[in-house]
Amino acid sequence: MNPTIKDVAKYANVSIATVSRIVNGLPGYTEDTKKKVQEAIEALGYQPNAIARGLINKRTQTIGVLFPEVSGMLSSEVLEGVENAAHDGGFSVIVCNTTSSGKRTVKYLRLLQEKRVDGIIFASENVKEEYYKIFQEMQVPVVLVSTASQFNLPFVRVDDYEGAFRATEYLIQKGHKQIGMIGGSFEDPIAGVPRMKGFQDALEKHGLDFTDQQMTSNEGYRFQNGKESLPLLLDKLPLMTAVFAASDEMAIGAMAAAHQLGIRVPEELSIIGYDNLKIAEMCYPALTTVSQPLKEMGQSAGEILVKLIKGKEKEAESRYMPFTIVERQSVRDLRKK
Amino acid sequence: MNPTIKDVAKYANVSIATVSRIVNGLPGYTEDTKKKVQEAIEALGYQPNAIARGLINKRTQTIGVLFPEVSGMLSSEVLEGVENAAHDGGFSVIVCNTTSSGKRTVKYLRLLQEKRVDGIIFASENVKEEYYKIFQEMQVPVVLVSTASQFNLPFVRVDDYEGAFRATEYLIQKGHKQIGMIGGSFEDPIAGVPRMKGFQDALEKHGLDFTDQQMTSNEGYRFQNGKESLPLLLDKLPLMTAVFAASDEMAIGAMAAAHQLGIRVPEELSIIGYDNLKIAEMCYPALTTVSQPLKEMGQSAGEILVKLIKGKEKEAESRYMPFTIVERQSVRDLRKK
DNA sequence: GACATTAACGTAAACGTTTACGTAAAACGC
DNA sequence: GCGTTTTACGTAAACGTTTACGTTAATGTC
Repeated sequence: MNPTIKDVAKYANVSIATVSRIVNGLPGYTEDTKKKVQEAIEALGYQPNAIARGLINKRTQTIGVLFPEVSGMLSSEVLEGVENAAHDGGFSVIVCNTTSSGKRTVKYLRLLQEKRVDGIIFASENVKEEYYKIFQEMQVPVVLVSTASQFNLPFVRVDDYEGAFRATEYLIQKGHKQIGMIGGSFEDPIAGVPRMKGFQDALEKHGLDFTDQQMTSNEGYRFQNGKESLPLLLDKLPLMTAVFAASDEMAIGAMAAAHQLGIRVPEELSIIGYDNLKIAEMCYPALTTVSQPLKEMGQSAGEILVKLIKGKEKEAESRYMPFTIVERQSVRDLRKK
Repeated sequence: MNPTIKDVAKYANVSIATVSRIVNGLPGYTEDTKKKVQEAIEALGYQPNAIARGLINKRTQTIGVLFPEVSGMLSSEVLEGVENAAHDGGFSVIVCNTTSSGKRTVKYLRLLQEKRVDGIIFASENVKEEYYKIFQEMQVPVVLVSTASQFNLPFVRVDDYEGAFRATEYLIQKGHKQIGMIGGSFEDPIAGVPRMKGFQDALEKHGLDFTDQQMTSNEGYRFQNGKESLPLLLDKLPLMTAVFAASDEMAIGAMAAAHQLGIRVPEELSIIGYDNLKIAEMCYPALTTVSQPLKEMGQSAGEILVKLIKGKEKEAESRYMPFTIVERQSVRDLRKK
């Protein structure tokens, strides 16, 4: 069995209180006894038991992270950032894969409650009232990433409306007039509606009229969605020269569809994506896209959470992260000939 | 504060022992008292404290997973499988990003030891003697995934030698005779050496001679490594018609380089990868590759670990997972004209 | 009806820490 | 040298559970 503080105390001929003080760097002992105790710790290979500590301190030094899918390339980059920040702040992270099903989310939240995590990072999924109630019960800080909510919870995200607006403007500036969009879901208040609205508004601002003929909406944001959407869009908008996809995966799906149809990218069709996943620079032609700093977002969220847990900040500090448009090879400049 | 078992006991006019028995489904109470207690639990919103439970049971229902990088597409798929299996077995998972630096690995192992995790999944990285010593100290089961080791630890992996051998044979069967390889590191006993050896042996078995001119070795397995390797390989082997890359990322990097050089894939150059990441089907042309069932591997590793923890199996059961060659569009059949 | 057995609880110790409080000795002030 | 303060500890309670053991009452046996 692992040695306990009691074993160390006995070995060093002191009380457990003294050992505890030394381990925790509190005052109240001579240099001599400190050395004695440290030798005992060394000799026995003593490791404090974080469980016992957690019980009395009511701090587990652990946070929970909820993702709708762990292996999504988006989630995994955010996760890396979170883990990084958490580790720097002295916390471990428990990952929970909610698989975008509400039932499992609640189950996980209950689990995290039983495990007495010190804080929660909630990603991508919409915050239902049911979840919010549990947050309140739990009495621990929560930080949202890539999500906002009707509730007053701190979040870290980029401005999706603005990102979509700028992406669309970018295409317009390159001389495109017939632009289509492969959009997300109208039920999705994060990656869905704002990006579609941004697209529409940008068109209208620049005097191009918008009809719902030039947009498809999709349940998901996956490769397949994009691949299936492009032909539909081409039907409705045969003269289309450029398309804005609400995610990189969809953009790349659209590119695949274009290849199949014998449409050359970017010569005949320009494509711009959204996210800047690692695949964006790997595909051919390399994808021009709106870059979300995913890892940094995770990092930021982690840092904010740690601060809230340590009680340094009372009030929830939210952050909009800057997006940028990363120019690669999938968009053609129509003004040059 | 969260209500404790004591609050429930008081509310229901019973002892804490009775509450504990009911919560844990042990016998020793009437239906009446059970109902009373359950009402009390409901009324107070009682959740058992997993920390206190862990202290007395010496079981935290938590496992640790160590990855060299969380956001790698490879790791994240494995992670999803692990998380799945763990959750099904009633365990939570703590992720640790070791960033392929030994120093951090040890630190993380110590942390997991303090947190008293019930088991460990160790991925991708080589098991140094130092790590193994800690494993032994910790007295918890360990399962390796995508790694073997000199120590007697159960593992889940595919046979890399065999996979590379078959990939090479596949190219040969398609009529290729001038085949190059973009390899990994000679220091890497998992993804490096066996895949290169498999390549070489397959060539020799089929009467094609092998010189080290037809292989590059790389530190990493990334897009850039592949992109930089292809021109080198073409220098050494100008008549090359096919190339085997030791990872999908490298294969896709090679594809990007080919595009840049104006070499058409697969018409002029065939490429086969290794891993079957999600990007493999997203790139253009879609990548033919050796498929490792990453998610299933994670799942398997998780299941084995859970079994070991629950003590159902005494002995370490290792598993070789089946690989398959997924045919897509990046390899040309030279025998047809 | 006397006795043994079983069921339904309650009491208290234990898990490994932290920490408030007590105490004895040392250090200090004069 | 005496009272006071400080220092260096030790003692024991507390954190929220589980569980061995004890107790009482109900049930069963003849």
